[in-house]
Amino acid sequence: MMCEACDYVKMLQSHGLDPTPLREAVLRSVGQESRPLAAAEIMAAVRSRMSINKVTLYRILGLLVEKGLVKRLSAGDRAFRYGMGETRHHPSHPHFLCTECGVMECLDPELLPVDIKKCRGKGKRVIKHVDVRFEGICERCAKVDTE
Amino acid sequence: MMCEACDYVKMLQSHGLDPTPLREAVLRSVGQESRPLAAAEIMAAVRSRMSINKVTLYRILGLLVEKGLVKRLSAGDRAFRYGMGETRHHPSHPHFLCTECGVMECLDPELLPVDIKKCRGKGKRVIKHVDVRFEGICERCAKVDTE
DNA sequence: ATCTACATGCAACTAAGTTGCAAGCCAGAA
DNA sequence: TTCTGGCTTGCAACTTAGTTGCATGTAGAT
Repeated sequence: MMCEACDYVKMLQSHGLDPTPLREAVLRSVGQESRPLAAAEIMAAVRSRMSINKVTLYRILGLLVEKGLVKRLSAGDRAFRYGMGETRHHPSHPHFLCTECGVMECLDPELLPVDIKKCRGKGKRVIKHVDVRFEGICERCAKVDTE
Repeated sequence: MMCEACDYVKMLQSHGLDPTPLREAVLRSVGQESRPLAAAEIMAAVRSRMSINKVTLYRILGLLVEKGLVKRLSAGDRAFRYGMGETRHHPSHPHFLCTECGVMECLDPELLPVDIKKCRGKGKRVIKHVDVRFEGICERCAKVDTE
């Protein structure tokens, strides 16, 4: 979820994380995008401005996820996507995965059709959250296909 | 989805697949379970009765998925789960993943809260299907935790 | 000056799945 | 019968995404 208003340094500090250049760059890369990114995409984004090691990236992502600043999404393929965590400004929302090009997009939170409360309490299992993923062909791929 | 009524040999044949012993065993292993299985679980199930190679298993699973007999589900971790494909008797349904033990369970189709038709036509992307996954702690793990 | 904690990097490893190629088998053609 | 082509299976090597172990660097505390 794009967010120019976010102060990444403050976000890191308020979660007890030293705002190192790499952490800030990783969080910024995720925050500036309008869609969740795969680790490889984040790495490319960070590397366009500074040097970062694969392991460091994964460790930073792990930290950010642990603190809730970033959310790790399963994409239906074997690579996770990383998007901004939920806040007032970024409410929980479903995602769309293009099965042709693998790009994941965020959908309107209004589209999230699940009343999680209705689902809790059925049986004794504890439901923590729901993950709704639509799959199909994205606009770009659909256009290319019909050309 | 458990199904004692299914005739696995006929299912294979009606989809143009030679009903070899291994294919039948794989399909049966998936069909007899009440929850989607990871490839490693299917392999263990098949191997309890006959010998099968990893590659052969994945190839058979690939075939079954291609024919729609089996559905490949993303579990939120990096391993796919395989469950029976949708039919009249096995309608589309949401799943539950225990983040503690990794077991995936099938939920009541009634719980699938998405009206896929409402979502089509928004924008120009093509939506093929929805994947709804609840995450939390399963009954077994919840019980162990409170002991 | 040294000690400790944390941040980062490099190399090696892991898990899940895939690819390439060879061997076995069976049906139909010659 | 033998030969052929096509399918099914197996083995080894590879790939991708991510993880672990260990070494180095750097900053602040003692």
